[in-house]
Amino acid sequence: MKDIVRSAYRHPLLVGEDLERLVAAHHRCEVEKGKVLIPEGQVAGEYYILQSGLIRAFVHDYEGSEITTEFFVAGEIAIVPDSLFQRSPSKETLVAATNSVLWKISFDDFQLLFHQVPGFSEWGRLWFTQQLFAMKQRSLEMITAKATDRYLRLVTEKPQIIQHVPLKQIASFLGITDTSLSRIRKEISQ
Amino acid sequence: MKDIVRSAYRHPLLVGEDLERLVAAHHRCEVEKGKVLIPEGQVAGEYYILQSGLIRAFVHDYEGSEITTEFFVAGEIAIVPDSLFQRSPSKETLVAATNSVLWKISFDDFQLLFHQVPGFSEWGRLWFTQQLFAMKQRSLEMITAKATDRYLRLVTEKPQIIQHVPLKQIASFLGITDTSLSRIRKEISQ
DNA sequence: TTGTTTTCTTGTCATTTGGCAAGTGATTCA
DNA sequence: TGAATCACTTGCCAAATGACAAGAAAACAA
Repeated sequence: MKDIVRSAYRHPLLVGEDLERLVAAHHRCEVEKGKVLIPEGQVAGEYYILQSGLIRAFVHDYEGSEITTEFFVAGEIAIVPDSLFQRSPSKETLVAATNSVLWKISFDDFQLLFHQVPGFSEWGRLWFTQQLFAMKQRSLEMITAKATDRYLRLVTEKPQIIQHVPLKQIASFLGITDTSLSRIRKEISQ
Repeated sequence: MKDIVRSAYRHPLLVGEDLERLVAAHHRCEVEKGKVLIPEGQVAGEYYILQSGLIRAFVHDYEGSEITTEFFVAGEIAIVPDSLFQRSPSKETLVAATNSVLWKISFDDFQLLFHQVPGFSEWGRLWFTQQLFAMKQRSLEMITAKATDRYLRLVTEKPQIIQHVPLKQIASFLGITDTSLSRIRKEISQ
């Protein structure tokens, strides 16, 4: 039943007893579409492993309009790392884009386990490595790829998004206007 | 003398004996402009703390042309995290953009200390957090800011770069052509 | 169901940036 | 020193995208 949690912590050095201690620290919660998990300006006190549904992160630009910074899908960890680990007010808002089922762990529990469970810090290092790599790829793609290609890649990698999220939010994630995205879609469908 | 190394590991949980063990694992090396520290396709076996000079990271796009992905300046850690920590061939090349003085630590030494030195994993988590945040900022900037503003921010944050690096390399880092950057510079100077 | 709001599409025109090519200096190196 | 290469600038035109506005379609609420 907590398999989704277990598989989120998959790592060679993290097995048996140790892994189960981690898993046990997570608590199930269901949220409805629109529910704000972590609001802007607040210090994040937990992170979430997403079992089902879709979580969106966004910031506000200098004009006050929303820019989507991330979409979290099932199996991923919905988190605001800099707020959580630097204990600083979050610049991002985490909100449920659809009804979702999550497994929550508090920062305090995490912190305890990070020091006590062998292999956990190793797992964390790998998780960060992968996140950093993914984010570098994203920066690179914004530079090298056309908007059309960025959209197509999103569609193939996270098709769930297209079904459930308004075009405007997808567009801001891709770095274009909703008008442009609408035209791109038209172009593609021909 | 190794102050630059010490200050790179500044963290509340990393002091005294423990810190000195880390510092002792670093070895000084001098490199000339053009020296490749980590070539594409090879598994990174170390990382570097930069005392003076300038290190550039780049990848090749689908057409084979260089895209600068990062500039490392004095005090920063020149590293290819995914190659180092996943033991995978590097997609990036690390090259000295000017003559530089570095403090090198091997992956094996790092790995040993990561497990033995209390507080080191905590430091690492914070370092990753900051890196990830910076990279998110960069993605966001590529979306929201005009090329002119991206250039101006680079100039104020890392002015060393402009003096020492050819325009083409700066342009690819900013996601524009050298032609455009040349025009932007002209525009600014008026 | 009706009315209201949100979402999406489309048209027109402006702005940003790219592609290509020519030309000028500067640097390198044999 | 001369020839080659590299770095930068500039002009011209094309392509991609944005801004604004109107209207159609869909979702939502009373």
